[in-house]
Amino acid sequence: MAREEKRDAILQATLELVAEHGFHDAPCSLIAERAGVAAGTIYRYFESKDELIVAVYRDLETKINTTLLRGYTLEAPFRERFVHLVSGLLQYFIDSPLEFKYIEQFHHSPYGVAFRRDKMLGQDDPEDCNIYCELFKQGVTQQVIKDLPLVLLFDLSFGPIISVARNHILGFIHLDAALVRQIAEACWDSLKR
Amino acid sequence: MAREEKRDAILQATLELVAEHGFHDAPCSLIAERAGVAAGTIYRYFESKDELIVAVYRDLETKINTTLLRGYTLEAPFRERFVHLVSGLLQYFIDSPLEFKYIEQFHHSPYGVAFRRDKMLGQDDPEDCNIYCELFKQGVTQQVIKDLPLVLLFDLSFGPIISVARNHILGFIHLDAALVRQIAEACWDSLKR
DNA sequence: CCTCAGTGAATGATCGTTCATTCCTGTTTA
DNA sequence: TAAACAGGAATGAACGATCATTCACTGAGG
Repeated sequence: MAREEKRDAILQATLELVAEHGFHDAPCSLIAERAGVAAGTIYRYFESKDELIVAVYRDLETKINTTLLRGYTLEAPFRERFVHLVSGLLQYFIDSPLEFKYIEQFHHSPYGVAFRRDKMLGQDDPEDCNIYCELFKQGVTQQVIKDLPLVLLFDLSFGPIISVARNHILGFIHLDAALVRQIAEACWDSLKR
Repeated sequence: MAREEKRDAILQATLELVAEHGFHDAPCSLIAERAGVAAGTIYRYFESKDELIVAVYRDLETKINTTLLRGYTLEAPFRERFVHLVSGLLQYFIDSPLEFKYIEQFHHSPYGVAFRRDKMLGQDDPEDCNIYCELFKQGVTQQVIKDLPLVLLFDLSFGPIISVARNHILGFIHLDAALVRQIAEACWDSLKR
């Protein structure tokens, strides 16, 4: 197994175990076993378990961003662009339940809070505040969507998506493509003027 | 200290420590210390740490329900009733950040998932599916709100609220009464026909 | 023969839980 | 009235389990 493969195997094993059992019941011993390496090997690739956990999250974030940008055109009207992004995200979660579970675990742990705080502080970076920011800011100045703080626009858009995705993945409801679109449109209704 | 007082002290200490540090960094030894009792005493009131954690959640749930029912009249129009409930919940979270943090931790842990699944299965109980259910069902049949599965209506209503509350409590935004109302109304917009 | 990635048993810390003991309070006995 | 007693509540040291992490060792490749 090549070096990069081994690293990926550890990342994947961490993703799976944390998603299935939570952070506390994903001991390094199990991660190593599932990755097909020895426990000590993890520490040749990552300084600590904490660093490993953050690395998994970073990977997921970039993976999602590139997925969402497929088929996204700046020329389309607001509503269409919004529905594209939001329903795209929901569909991604539906297709990748393990990744969704991991992200949720991460967000609601000390890791995630610290990570988020860091990101908020370094918010000058225009590369970071990406497509969503741009879309919302434009929408506000052009008076297409409600004049609310950016953070709240995010909450109104993605709060329901997260909640819906969780209920789908836990099996409390089954979402098809039509429902996904309906939900994205309902989110739009909460934003539009 | 009377018996009931001691039980309450343990519940309160658990609430605080879990909210501040998470489930894994709230060991029984610390809970006992903050409650002013010995570690072993916890097991005179609760069978296990798991049971203690669920007991705290149960308490919070009933406390919130009674709070929300204050000033709630079945005669008011749909939109008004909805805004009352939703903005009431958000205001409750703003006023009780520790309780909010605890509830979030609980929901995103194996405890919460199991708890929720149990509740879903025993859903015949009409007492359980309370004011919200009633409101949504009425709204759907009277064609005031969108014809979506009940679960999704919950997600659209409370998903943003949870998300907004978290950002307020983490200090990423400051909410005043006016904003709370605006948010509740935006949620209504996503539900209404 | 040298190098270094890989190994996994060992380590020390910490966890939830237990249980022999002590403490406290109300009742009985002298 | 005081002393002796009884029994449940409270205690906290101790236990076994489990965790993240380490490091002396191994062996394959150059």
